[in-house]
Amino acid sequence: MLKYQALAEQLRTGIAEGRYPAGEKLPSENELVARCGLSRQTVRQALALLEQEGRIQRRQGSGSVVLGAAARRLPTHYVAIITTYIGEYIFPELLRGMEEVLTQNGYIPTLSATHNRVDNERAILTNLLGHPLDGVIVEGTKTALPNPNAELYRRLERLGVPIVFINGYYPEYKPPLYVVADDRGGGRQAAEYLLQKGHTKIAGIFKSDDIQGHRRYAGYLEALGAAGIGMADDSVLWYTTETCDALLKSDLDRVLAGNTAVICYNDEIAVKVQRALAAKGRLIPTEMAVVGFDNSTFGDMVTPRITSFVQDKATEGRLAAEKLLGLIQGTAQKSAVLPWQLVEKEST
Amino acid sequence: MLKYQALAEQLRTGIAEGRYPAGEKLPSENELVARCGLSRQTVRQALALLEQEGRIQRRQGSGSVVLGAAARRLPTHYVAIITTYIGEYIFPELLRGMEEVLTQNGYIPTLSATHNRVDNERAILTNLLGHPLDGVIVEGTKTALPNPNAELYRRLERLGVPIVFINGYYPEYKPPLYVVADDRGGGRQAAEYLLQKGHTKIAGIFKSDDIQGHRRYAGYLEALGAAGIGMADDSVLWYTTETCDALLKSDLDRVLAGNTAVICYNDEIAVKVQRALAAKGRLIPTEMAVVGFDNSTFGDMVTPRITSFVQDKATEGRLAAEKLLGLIQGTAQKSAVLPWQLVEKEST
DNA sequence: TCCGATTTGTTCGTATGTATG
DNA sequence: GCATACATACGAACAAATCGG
Repeated sequence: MLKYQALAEQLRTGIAEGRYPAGEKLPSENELVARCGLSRQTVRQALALLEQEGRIQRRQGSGSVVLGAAARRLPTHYVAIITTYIGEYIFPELLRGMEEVLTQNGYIPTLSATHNRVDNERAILTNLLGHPLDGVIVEGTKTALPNPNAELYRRLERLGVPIVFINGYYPEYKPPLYVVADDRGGGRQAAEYLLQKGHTKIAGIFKSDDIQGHRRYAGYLEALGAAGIGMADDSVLWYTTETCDALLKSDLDRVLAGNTAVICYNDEIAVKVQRALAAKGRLIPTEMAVVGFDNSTFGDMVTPRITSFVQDKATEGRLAAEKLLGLIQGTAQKSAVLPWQLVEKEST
Repeated sequence: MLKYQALAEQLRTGIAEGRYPAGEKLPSENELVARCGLSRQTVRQALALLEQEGRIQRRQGSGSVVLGAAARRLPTHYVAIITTYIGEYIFPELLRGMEEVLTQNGYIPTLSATHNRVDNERAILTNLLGHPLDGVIVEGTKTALPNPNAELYRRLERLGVPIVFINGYYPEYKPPLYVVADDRGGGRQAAEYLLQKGHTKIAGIFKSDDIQGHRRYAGYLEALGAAGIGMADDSVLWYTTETCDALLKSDLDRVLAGNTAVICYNDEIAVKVQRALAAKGRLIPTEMAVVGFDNSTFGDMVTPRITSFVQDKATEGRLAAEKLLGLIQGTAQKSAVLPWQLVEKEST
């Protein structure tokens, strides 16, 4: 630990524990120099850090005063939630669960959406860094790709802000805590289910920019391998947030050719696949079985309704919020990996 | 002008004029020391300032690179959205519409929920006042009651932040702009619809703390009066966010007694009324017709499904967002009052 | 793979300017 | 006016990361 960071930390805890009450002055720079045996530069660096964090206000000729919660714009506890979307698909459910727990505990969550774009994520994170908050729940953006915002997450952590990742997290970044789906297991379950139904030629459509897609693909491979069935690269379609519709139009036929079933990354994709098949007069499930994930309302609004794997997103949200509150209160927390449940419908 | 500020300014204009293009490295600290005749400490102070402003990125062992406009946070492209709820009922739809328009125009919305509590609203507004933003879309909290946060809204306006109210606004506060439902018309339509169905004894359940409730009640009175039917105070139940469930338990029977139809403030209430009636073995719609508002999924999940008045909430959200963007760009905007559409189902 | 030059990060010391009470 | 406090500025040294040879 660097000296100026050590001093800053010492002063932070002093403020937190009331040794330096809000409104009171901190010891003067020279006094800290004498007391801690540091140079004035180092002491000033620590104070500059605290000022940037909004914990103190330095005034020339007067001293450095400790700011209270009110002055720190923390009239109540603030928590930021960052997800890819807000009002669509499964996200309202997820948010409802988080909101429920947080508001019941006196916290006020603020939500932002990245639309799975790292530039949006960057803008949101820099905004968060501007004012102090108690915790962050974040769904990583493009978690399968190197993340240019890792440094911002680290800065948040250095500021002492606990972070809980949901759905996915960055492999290169050591996350403090995460609540994710058992995506590998889900991919395996989906493939095993279709194998057990007698299918041996199973295509897959996966998302390449999110780690969830990689994991579901890994599980799908695992199940095929365990059944002694090799996989053909031609039977897997990788798409990204941006290239989804174009790829489905151009490559779907090639990928499905020769297969009798397809595992789709989620219900949104499954619905698009089903519509494309219907447009060509292909029968579901007799000619092509379709499986999705999330068991969303999307999948119930088409006929036949789509067999899907489901998790209780509200519960997942509650769990993530509870873990964040635990971190804020300083109790150790363990990451969670949540299983999927099969909901069998008419598409298989 | 202080030396470090002068150097920072010199470098800023250098970046702006392209002498130090984005992506390129700035001269090293030692080179600036030699060139400007300053100490390294002073040079570092200037660079620290530029880094804090997001103009450069310093990297140990490498140098200081100039960040492009893409990497640099735009001055303020932030918009705050405040609603009562986020992940429930009709709100995901509403938020989806607003988000769609805002993100398409390069804005990043931040969402907060008040849960219809003025203390939460106060906390959120004071937080907003702390950091700059371009605009606010807000659903007022307890809009039928005197609002203790009116001063905060005025302060926001004095800061030049445009505000768009949705769903309801404070009568005592002159709102710059609002997008609301035609609640008076909706109440009248509901009563007229039931009158035309032959009902003459029509009860009403309204929300007393939101202005929407008052307006729907006014429309209901208007229709009864126009039909030459007086109203009985006993046939109207007023509830608040906090007292809803208790009042439905204690007073519902009294209010419905002698009536053959009931207009409910929204589908959420209508569902509760319907469940209470079913529990007593009362038949719907033969013994009691039920009408709600919002045409939410709630109302479709009970049998008989609830006849309801609907608006396209996503469109309402888009409209509010477009008006806010108009205000931000300085073009004059007019408030909007949106009509309701009847969706007839089996509860009438 | 290692080394060395370069560059920024950290820390010490010292002196002077300027605002506050 | 005076003591005290923070702000600015200079000089020096070593540490840590980066990059090219």
